[in-house]
Amino acid sequence: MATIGDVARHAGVSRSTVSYAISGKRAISAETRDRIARAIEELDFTPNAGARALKTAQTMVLGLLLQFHADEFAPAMLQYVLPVSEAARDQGYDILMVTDPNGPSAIHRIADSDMVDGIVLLDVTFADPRLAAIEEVRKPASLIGLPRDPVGLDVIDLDFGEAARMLVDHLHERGHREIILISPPHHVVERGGSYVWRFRDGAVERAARYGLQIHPYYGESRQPAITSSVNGVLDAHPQATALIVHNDATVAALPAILRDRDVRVPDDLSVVSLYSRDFGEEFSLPFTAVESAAADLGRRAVEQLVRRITRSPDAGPPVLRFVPPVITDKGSTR
Amino acid sequence: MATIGDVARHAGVSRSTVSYAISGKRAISAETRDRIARAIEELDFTPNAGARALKTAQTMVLGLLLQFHADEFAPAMLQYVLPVSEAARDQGYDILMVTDPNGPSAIHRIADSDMVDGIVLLDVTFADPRLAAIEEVRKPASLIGLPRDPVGLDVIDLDFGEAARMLVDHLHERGHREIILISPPHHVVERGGSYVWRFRDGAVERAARYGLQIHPYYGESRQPAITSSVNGVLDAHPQATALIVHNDATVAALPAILRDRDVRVPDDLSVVSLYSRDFGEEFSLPFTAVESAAADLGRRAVEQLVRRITRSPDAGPPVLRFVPPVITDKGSTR
DNA sequence: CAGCTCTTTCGAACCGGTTCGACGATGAAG
DNA sequence: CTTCATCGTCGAACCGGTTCGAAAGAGCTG
Repeated sequence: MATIGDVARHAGVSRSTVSYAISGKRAISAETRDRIARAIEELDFTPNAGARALKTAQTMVLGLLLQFHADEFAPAMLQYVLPVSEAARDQGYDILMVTDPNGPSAIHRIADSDMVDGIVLLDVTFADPRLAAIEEVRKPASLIGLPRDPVGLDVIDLDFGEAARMLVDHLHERGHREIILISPPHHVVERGGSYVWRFRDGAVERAARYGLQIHPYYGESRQPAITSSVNGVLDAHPQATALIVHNDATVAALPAILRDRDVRVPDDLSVVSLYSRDFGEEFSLPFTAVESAAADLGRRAVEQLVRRITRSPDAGPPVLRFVPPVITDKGSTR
Repeated sequence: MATIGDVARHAGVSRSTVSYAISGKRAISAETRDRIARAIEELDFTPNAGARALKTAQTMVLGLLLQFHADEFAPAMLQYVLPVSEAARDQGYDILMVTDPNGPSAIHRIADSDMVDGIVLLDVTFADPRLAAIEEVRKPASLIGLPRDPVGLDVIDLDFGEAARMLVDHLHERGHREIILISPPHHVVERGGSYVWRFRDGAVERAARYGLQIHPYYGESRQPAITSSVNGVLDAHPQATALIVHNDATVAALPAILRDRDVRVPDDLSVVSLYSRDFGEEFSLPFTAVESAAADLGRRAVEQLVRRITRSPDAGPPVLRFVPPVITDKGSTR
């Protein structure tokens, strides 16, 4: 690979002149600029990232931390990966993706060695051990998911409580008096996924306000447990006229389950749900739902992170941004 | 962040001594080694990755190139991401994940600037434009997916032709005489996904050898097109007694479709398939299948790549490795 | 005790960029 | 015709590691 010195020699100027010609930080005569441009072209020169990072203390790389949970319905977390990566590229950054199950040590590894300028934390839990590590390494970070204490970091998440309230409202307006709620599997709560109870509490509280009966359950993540659990729940509440599903695996399996029971939607049962837009499209889900947009969250997280890194004045104080839910009516209620 | 100079001063030695103490490339007395270790501990020193890369010409980072196709059933490619990342970590490497739709330019960007030591190319097509770029940048690379001309690179892929032959054998042994084959959507062929016709040709050729009738079709990737297309195909061949499905989206939707038609498996129809193990588990697919293991492919690709990078003697000449298919009998045939 | 080897450590150079201060040439102002 | 900016360029220092050659000191040999 050609170095900046090769270019300089080839163009008959000094290394600093080449550097300035590239960065434009000082005026260079049009003539030499052309000569340098030609030399760069001919030698196929690309600046060495390590050397540049060394001097400028900027790597133009963002860390993306994700953790996998074996028991999980897979597409969930990966939906953020692509949008985050694309948003980063738009801002001139690359993505160092880390899946190390030991999050805190991974954070130290990539941050202490200055491999990244900032970090995106995916699927942040209520008491996430990674937050302490983020504080220690003193790097800008953006969190997707709500922790108990954001320790002064930027957080973005869907407003799950509001989403639940909107869905209950939707059912209440249509006169439903008894509702079943299926949440994510219980182990997600144990892991600290606050969205489970944020949604659940929102729904229960709003139902109580209207005097609606609501039966909250934790769902399953794999077949055939899903089918038997849904069947069990429906059998237990024959009077219920509506179902709220906050569980990707269950909602994907639901059309088949209901067909087998000969339950028509919305005639026999109204169904509303919460899932991400991509997910709904992939499975062509026919349910009225709050469609969260992973792409939107991911992009915003990256943009805010870059503002922090560049100390942009419009970064403002640490933001806790709840994305307002949007309900899409697909006619699965009445 | 503390530098190696800080550590040296703190321990009362020179920078080079600290470096040797860390790398172990020269003997250092036990006493000073301890002193240095303590200084490192106290100052919380981690070597700067950029500086190290600059001198050693090694970044300990692998590039992972993937491209997304909007029309795709999402989980497919992402299944490789986690295994690749974990295998890399096991070998001491991190992953720079690039989703740039312009693959060749992305390759130049990360390779020419020496951000990575090697590159894993995912979902390589028959005439993949990224291969030319890989050749130009002269970096070790591992391909997952079979190109027409591997230009001397290491390739790993499932042996799709053999998989098809095994499945046809399986049906032939059980006396089936008329078979339907559903391949991936046709646009995958147009994109150059060689596995489509490698599988298809394998199946057709083997069926011909036995004198079986086989009806090959291209499937769909999204509902409701999947359902109507499968129904159409089944209607068109009422005599067919077996179905081979090489299409994730279709196989996921198949249980519901068959139930609606009141077709029992295997009594009325035998079904065999090809999908990845994780995928099958996620959807609890009840079909006898060749289960490909994305985790296995990803890991092997990384290991071979690292052997290339380190010029390990057991890297050998460029390998074209076809992973032999394994059939898992789930009783969906008779 | 001179001469040699071995061990341990140091200083300097280097990797490939960026950036600061200075310097010569040019043109405008006084 | 000085004087003084301004412009364009250069040389040197620096970022934070690694590595080579050499030096200092200890121990051994003859």
